[in-house]
Amino acid sequence: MQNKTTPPSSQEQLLQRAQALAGMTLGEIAEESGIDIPENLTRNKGWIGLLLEHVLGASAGSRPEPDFPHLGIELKSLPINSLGKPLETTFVSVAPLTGLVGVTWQTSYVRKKLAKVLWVPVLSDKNLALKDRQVGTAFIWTPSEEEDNLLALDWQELTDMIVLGNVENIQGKHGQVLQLRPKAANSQVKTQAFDKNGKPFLTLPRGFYLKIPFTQMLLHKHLRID
DNA sequence: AGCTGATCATTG
DNA sequence: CAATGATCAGCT
Repeated sequence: MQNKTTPPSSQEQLLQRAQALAGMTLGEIAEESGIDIPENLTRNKGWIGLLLEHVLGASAGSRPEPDFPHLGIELKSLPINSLGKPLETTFVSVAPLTGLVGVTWQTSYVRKKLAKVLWVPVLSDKNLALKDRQVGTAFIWTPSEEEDNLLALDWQELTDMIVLGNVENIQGKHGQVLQLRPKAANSQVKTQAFDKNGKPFLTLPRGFYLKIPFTQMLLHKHLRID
């Protein structure tokens, strides 16, 4: 009842494994893996991601490194509706609010995270029971020059605001493809940042998220969904 | 406290 | 009905 998959030895093998899941329901996948499936995601928001990590042989744990370190590939599940539209923004990484001197887009954590991603779409219409949700066709993505430029632009804008002490003025609307939003256990959690005068203060931790139109574009490009 | 995995749920 | 602020679970 615990057949943790061995790590994939190559990108090709990983992609094959992921694409072999296409058409399967989460119930079927969980059953084959001997994993209990929750009624819903309300108290298990990351469950689908963890299930996919398990069956694809990702290294477990919450270490700050790619899911497949030897391949340099990050795994992201992507909830979509029946029209192929993402239902949620995609969390990328926690946003550093301090220690940003000298950090550039080229060396940023966001860029590193998104350098190579295995996207696994999951048909997740709200009226579909969790066990009946169906995995779509996975694909591996590396940002094109154009996509990299879009991300760089937003990252720079948001990072500039953080550096200038304007983190609390950042809205979700900032950025075309990337946004900064709270990322914490609850609204009481605080982390240190710097205000406009360079004085430290405590604020809600933030994370970078990919906006829906961006991930939707990726789906269309790679799967030719319409 | 801060990272991993994200979606929930209320608001505009 | 999309946007965005709030939240849940597990591990280090």
